[in-house]
Amino acid sequence: MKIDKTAIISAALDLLNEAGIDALSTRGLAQRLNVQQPALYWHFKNKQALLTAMNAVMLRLGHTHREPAPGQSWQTFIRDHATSFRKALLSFRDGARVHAGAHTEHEDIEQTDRTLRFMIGHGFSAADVMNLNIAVQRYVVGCVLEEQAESPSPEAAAALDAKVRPYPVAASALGHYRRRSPEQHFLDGLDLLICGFEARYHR
Amino acid sequence: MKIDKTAIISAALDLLNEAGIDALSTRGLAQRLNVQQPALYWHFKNKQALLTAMNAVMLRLGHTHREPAPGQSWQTFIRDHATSFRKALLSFRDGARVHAGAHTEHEDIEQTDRTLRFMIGHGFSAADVMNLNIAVQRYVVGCVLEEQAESPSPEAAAALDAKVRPYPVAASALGHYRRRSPEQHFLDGLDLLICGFEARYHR
DNA sequence: CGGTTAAATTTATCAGTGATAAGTTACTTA
DNA sequence: TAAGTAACTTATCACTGATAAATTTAACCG
Repeated sequence: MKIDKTAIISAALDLLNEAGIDALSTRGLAQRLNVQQPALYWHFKNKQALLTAMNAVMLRLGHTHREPAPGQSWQTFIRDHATSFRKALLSFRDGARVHAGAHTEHEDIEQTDRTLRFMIGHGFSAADVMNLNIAVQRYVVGCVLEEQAESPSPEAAAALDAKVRPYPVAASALGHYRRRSPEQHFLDGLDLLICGFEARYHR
Repeated sequence: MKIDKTAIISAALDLLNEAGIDALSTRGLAQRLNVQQPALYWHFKNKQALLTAMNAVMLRLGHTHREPAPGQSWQTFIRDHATSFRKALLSFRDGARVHAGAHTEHEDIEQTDRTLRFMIGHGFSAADVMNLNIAVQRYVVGCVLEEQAESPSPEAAAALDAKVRPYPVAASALGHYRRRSPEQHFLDGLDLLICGFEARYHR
């Protein structure tokens, strides 16, 4: 059997989906590729390098909405961009942990430059847009990390319910939280960032 | 030697600071406590349970500003609260990874209820305040995770610089990013959330 | 004090991990 | 066809979290 980097990465992403990042071992991966485990080390210096490559492919596949569509408002662009990033992280099991554990490869600078100029065209400074981008990116990672974490056991949830019962305000807030989907929560918080950016920096 | 839960947690946090979470092994911890490794398993069901306990202590020690001071504006309270949470995660090496890997124990409900009522007193609904809290918490985790990740090598930074040179806008944004401290970036993004909350939900 | 019981810890071991060194096959190119 | 390098295998290392079973330690009670 002969393998190459892309085949390894693709198999690794499959295995990630089936087993999760904690069970993503070089041996399991090698077996799936019909190869002995040390063979992987010819293609990748270590597991971290593999993880970095997996992250890059994950983003390339899933994070598609990277530049503003014609006529799109800046608010919609930021929202779509963030939503696309989130979708990419969600598209693989433990995607956020893969991303957090990977070294960031240099993205497409040309594209970054274009979107910066797009935002500048709407009356913002490069520095302010940078602030927004950083904030949004960290917010997205925090959200998906939480969303992909194992949810509390039913008993734990019930225990929290019982604990909160004597406090009607907290109980109502908890109810609200439980009622809404992760995506709704994500979009709610994202809107705060966008709305705050508009209020603080526009013009 | 005899040990108890609190001694284990305290030693584990010391070891965490010295070695980082990747080198936080049950054997290293046992050695530090002058005990054999399986002894720990009498006190904690597994390593995850230990991590959860470490997270709880870390937050209890560092996350001190949990309720509004008298006369404090709601904006200042939210900012101080988030800053206190960030400080707690930063107070131990890899604190954000510990937090992300831990199961959340139920916080002090009474306190949560008080702060909810504080915000409601300023004209917000429980549901909206919950949205803000969730967004802020996830933002903070995302920020500290990034801040505690190993920074790129000087060569990688130089390579990025070279790549960005032909794009003056992107170069200026990158320069801005490099110039500011993690704390400044954190506060900038936090202000977006607060400002957005004010613009969207107040009254 | 002695004896019983439960708590706390040790010894021994397991199955699995990432990684490296050294040897071997397979493919390319001169 | 011979040389050389790319790709992989075998063998092994040091280490990980975890469990079972034997053993010590401490507490309690008559």
